[in-house]
Amino acid sequence: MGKLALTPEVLQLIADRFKALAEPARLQLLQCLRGGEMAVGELVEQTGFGQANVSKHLQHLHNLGFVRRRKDGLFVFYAITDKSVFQLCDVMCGQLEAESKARHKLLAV
Amino acid sequence: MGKLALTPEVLQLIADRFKALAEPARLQLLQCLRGGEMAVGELVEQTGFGQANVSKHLQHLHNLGFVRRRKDGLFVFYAITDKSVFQLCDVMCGQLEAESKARHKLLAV
DNA sequence: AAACTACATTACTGAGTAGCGATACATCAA
DNA sequence: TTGATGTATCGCTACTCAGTAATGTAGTTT
Repeated sequence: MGKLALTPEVLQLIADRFKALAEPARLQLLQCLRGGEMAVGELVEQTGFGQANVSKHLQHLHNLGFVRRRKDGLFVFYAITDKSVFQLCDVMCGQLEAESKARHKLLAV
Repeated sequence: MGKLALTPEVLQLIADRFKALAEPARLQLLQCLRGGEMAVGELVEQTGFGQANVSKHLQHLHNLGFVRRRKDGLFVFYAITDKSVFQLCDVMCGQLEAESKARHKLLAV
């Protein structure tokens, strides 16, 4: 791990960040933003979630610094601030695949 | 991202894994296991959490494949199954440091 | 056998939050 | 100004889950 001391406070901060990603809706929003910035309305349309719900999730992601805001007239555009979020998802997917493979092995024997 | 299609079901699985790490207590347990396998009682002693609580958290981590169990007499030893968990924490710490640095910059101006 | 130990499970309570409808706020158009 | 549009916020309900005490279960000792 880095040079950060893992005090209870730091562990709480890390947990908070994991919790922000512990929601399929927010993961889907981040995926939508992968191609570039997008307005709230577009995200609502693309995900099918309610407008209030999307707005609240984006607020949450913004508070933790996962996304940044840009207001342009009536529209508010959100964008990924740090691509390392997707690195996290990659690792998780790797674990999923590994476990899936392990299950197959068990069944094959 | 990997070759996994990000269907709603897969997003849910990923979210579940993030949620398992979205708890300081579980992060602390994983940290304790970093040096090698450990019995439940040792973890209770080292973390100060209640025994039932620790047992439940370990069960949770085990169900998702983050840790493995080994029973020896009266004792049950838990161990990390895949070190990539710590890679996840590393990325998170990196984000924390980056954001902390960004805050300093803002204050300095 | 009984008594003890290490761990798991159950039942419960309190705190947090996702989702939704209604409403407020901000910006633009006429 | 008035009205329309895009986004944020509020109030609420239902649900999830961390933590705890009490009990259950498996293994050991005597």
